[in-house]
Amino acid sequence: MNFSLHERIQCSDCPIRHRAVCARCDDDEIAELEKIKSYRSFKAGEPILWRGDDLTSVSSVVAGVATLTKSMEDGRTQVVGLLLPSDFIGRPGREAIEFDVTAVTDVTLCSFERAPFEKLLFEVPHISQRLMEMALDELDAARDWMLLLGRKTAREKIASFLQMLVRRSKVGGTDIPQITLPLTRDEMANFLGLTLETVSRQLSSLKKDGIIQFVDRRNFEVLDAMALQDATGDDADGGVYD
Amino acid sequence: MNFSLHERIQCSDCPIRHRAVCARCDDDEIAELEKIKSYRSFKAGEPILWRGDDLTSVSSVVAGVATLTKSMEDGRTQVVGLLLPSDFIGRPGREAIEFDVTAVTDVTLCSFERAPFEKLLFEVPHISQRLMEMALDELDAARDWMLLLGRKTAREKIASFLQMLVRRSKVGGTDIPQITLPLTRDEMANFLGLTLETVSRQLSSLKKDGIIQFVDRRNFEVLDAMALQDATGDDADGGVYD
DNA sequence: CGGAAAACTTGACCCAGATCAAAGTGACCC
DNA sequence: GGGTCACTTTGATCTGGGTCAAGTTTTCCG
Repeated sequence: MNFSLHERIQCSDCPIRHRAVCARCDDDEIAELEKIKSYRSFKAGEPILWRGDDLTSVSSVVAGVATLTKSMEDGRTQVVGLLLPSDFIGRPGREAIEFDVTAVTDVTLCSFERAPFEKLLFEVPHISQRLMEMALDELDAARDWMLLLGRKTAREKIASFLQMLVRRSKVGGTDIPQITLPLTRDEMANFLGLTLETVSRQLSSLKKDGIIQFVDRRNFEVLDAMALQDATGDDADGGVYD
Repeated sequence: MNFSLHERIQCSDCPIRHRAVCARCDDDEIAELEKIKSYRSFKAGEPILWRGDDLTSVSSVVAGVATLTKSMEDGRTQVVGLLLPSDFIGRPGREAIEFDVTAVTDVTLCSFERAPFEKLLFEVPHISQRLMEMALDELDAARDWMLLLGRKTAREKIASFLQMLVRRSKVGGTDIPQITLPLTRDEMANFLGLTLETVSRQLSSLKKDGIIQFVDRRNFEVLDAMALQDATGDDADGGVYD
C-alpha cells in the first residue's frame, strides 16, 4: 500500500467526484467527507479484502478495476461483480464481507473508516440516497447477469461481455474505436461461467466472423456493431450490466 | 383483484409487521403508512407487473409467493428473484420495472402509491434504512445465486434450492418436518438455469439416495440433512439465498 | 539478450445436461 | 365416473462446452 502518492488530492479534482457515493453532496458535505477520507493503492493481482475480513473501512474505487469473487471449496470460482471507477466497496450495517475483492489492475481506493462514515450516513441524506441508488443499480446488473449465467450460450455470453465493455467505454455517446479487455481469459471465464478455453474459442470465432478484430491480446475493435448486438441474444435496447 | 377481503386489516395484526419495509417503524410511523396503504390480491398464475410497466405503486408481499423473471425474445426465461412474504416490490427513484413479476400462488400485497411513499421515505429514516438493508440482502442473495448459476452442477443446484427452502421454513430455529415446493418443476428449472426434465431427474436421484422423501409432488421431507448439505457444494455455513 | 514463466490458442475427445419422445399421475369439471 | 388437461417421470439420443493435451506468443527478469 502506498499512501504518499495520493495524500494531497482534493475531492474537487477527483475523477469520480460526480459518479461516486459523494455525487450528490454539496461543498459542505464534501468537506466533511474530505476530513475522514484516505487513499490506498493496490498493485494488480493483490487481494483487497478476503471473505470473512472485518470490514473496518468502506471505499470508492478511484482508478483501476477490481473483481468480487465467490468460490467453492474445490476451487471453482465465480466473479459476481466487476468494480470500475466510482463503484463502492462495503456496506453500512455489515461487519464482514462474504466474498473476495481482488485488484485486477493497479487500483486506487478512496477509503473511509466505517464508524465515522456511518455517522455521516445518518446525518447526510445525500450520501445515503446515493448509496441506495447505487445498490439498486448493482442489483439490476446482478439480475441481468443471472439471465446471462443461467440461459445464454457461450457465444452470447462473450458477445454480451464485449457489448458491456463497449457501452461502459462510450464517452458522451461517441464510440471509442479501440477497447481494452480489463480481464485475462481466465478471469473472463470466471465472470461468464465458462472455461478459459471456451472463452478463447469464442473470441476466435467472433474474429473469424468479422465481428471484432484484435489489435493485440488485450485490445480489440468492433467491426460490425450490429452483428455484435445480435450475438448477445438481447433485444436491441436490452439492459445488460451497465 | 379483490380489495374487499382485506380492507379492515390493521398493521398491528399484520403477519409481516416485523420483517417488512415497516419493520423498524414505531407506532406513529405505522399510522402514517396505514393511511396510504391498500391491499391487492392476485390469483396463482396472474401477472402482477410486466416489464416496462409504469411503477405507479410499490408493495410488500403479505402472503403468497411471486417470481421476478427476465426473458429473451426466443422464449428462454430465467427467474431472477423469489418474492416471499415480507419481500418488497418496486424501488424508489425508478419509474419502470425491467422484469416481469408473476404470482405463483395466490398473493396478497400491501401497496402504496409511489408518490406519497417516496415522500414518507424522505421523512422517515426508519423506512429508508430498512429498505436499504433489504436491498443489500437481496444483492447478497443475487450473488449467491450467480455462483449457483455459473458454477454448480445440476445436483448441487437442486440441493441448494431445497436447502434454501429448509432455511426459510425454519421457525425460530426448529425444523419443520414437511416442506412445500412453492414452484412447479418448470418454474424450478427456470430458477436454477436447468430444464424441467433435469429437475425431475435430480429430485428422483436425491430420493433414490435416501436424502429426501416425497409426501406428494409438492411436499417433501428431509431424511438426511447432512447429506443434503453436502450435496449443495457449499461449506457448512455457506450463505445461500436467505 | 536469452530463458522461463505466464497467458493464450487450437485440437481431440468426452460427458453432463439438453432435447426429443412417450407414458404415468392426479386434479378438476361436466 | 370418466374425459381432459396440466404436470411429472422416465427413457433414448444428441451436443455444447468441459477436459486433457500440445503448442505458440508474450512478458518478465536476471
